[in-house]
Amino acid sequence: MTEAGGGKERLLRAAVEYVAANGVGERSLRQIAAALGTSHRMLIYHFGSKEGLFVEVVRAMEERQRELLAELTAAEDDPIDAARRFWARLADPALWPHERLFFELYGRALQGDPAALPLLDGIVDTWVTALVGPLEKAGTAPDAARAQARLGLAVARGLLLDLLATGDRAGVDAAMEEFTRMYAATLPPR
Amino acid sequence: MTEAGGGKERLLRAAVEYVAANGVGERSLRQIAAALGTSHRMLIYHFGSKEGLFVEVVRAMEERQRELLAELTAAEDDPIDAARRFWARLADPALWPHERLFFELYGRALQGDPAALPLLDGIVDTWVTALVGPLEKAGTAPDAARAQARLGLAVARGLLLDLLATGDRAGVDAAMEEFTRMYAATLPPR
DNA sequence: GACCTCCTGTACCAAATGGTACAGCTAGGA
DNA sequence: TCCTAGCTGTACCATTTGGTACAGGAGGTC
Repeated sequence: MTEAGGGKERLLRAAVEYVAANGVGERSLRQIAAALGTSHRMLIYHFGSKEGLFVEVVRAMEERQRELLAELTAAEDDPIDAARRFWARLADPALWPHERLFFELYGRALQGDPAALPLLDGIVDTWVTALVGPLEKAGTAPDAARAQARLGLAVARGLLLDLLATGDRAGVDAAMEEFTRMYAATLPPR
Repeated sequence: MTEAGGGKERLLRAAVEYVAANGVGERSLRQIAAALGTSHRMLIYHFGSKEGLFVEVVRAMEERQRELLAELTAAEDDPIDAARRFWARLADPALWPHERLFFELYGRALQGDPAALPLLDGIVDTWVTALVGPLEKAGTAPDAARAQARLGLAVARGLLLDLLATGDRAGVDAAMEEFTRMYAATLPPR
């Protein structure tokens, strides 16, 4: 679990992993360092300060978000199929630790934590912009597409919050199914 | 802003207010006490420990949630009107500080913070149960009603996350409008 | 007055924190 | 071989942390 120190990049990746699994809440530099098989001295050396490390963790989280977005919007065909695959990927338990970290950092950022704040940048708009494309291609008017994209993002995040708290995959899946059903019903018949 | 010490209840209320405004993140007992016009000695006296204070803050937050729920489900008639009023109340900027606190605590609880953990208890189910009633009364089948209630809750929380991050009231309102529109379209014509 | 309970200020503590100073290591280029 | 650059361990620092000991004070009851 430690996999020893060396290399800022490796250290950062390990730090993100640790923090995703244990929370960023009360952990001290020393605790994190110990879990990573290093000394807190090394973290200071590489990241300058605790805040510095935290900032990089947030940056890594942003990057993860971008990668996830890219992955999810790769194949853009029928919006409903896309939404289903989208959700299936998001709800994968393998992603839970990072999603928990995402929401923890989101919460801190909302409270103005300067290190977490950058995470909020484009946290909605980036996704909405990416989602609008397929919707418009399916024949939705631009302004309606924006509203629907925003709604879809909210549904995904809201149901993710639900899932992470309850673990009730079936219940959450049913709710998502209800959403796609509702959405399909409002489309003009093909 | 201080309004002086005295009375556990008053202290707790003030603590919640302070923590809603400043985040629970890195605040020490001494900082909180100073902002409340007391000494950290008093907080220890009344709440036993920092953890104890934190637990009570979370409890107060739960209570706030229940009150809000009761307030919102008081008049249960047409689900769509209810949803609209529901949302108008939730999106009120006056509630933002407490909602930010809610999401910060939610995030901490997801990461296993023992003091915040109780918040997760019934954090979905309580609301779903309350929302199912009006839906069934409007003629929705029980299992569909549960899924729709869960979906509605997710939409509310997801859009709230959006609103708190972006502040874009109009955009978020449009998304909510889209949701009610979609929902209305799936209802059998009356 | 004596007593009791609830509250509050002062002073203090050991422990842990983030951060620094400094010396030494290894590797590679000249 | 010498030198430089990047890395790492040891030891240390001042400060802050949560928590405690203790000595009162205010107010009521007998």
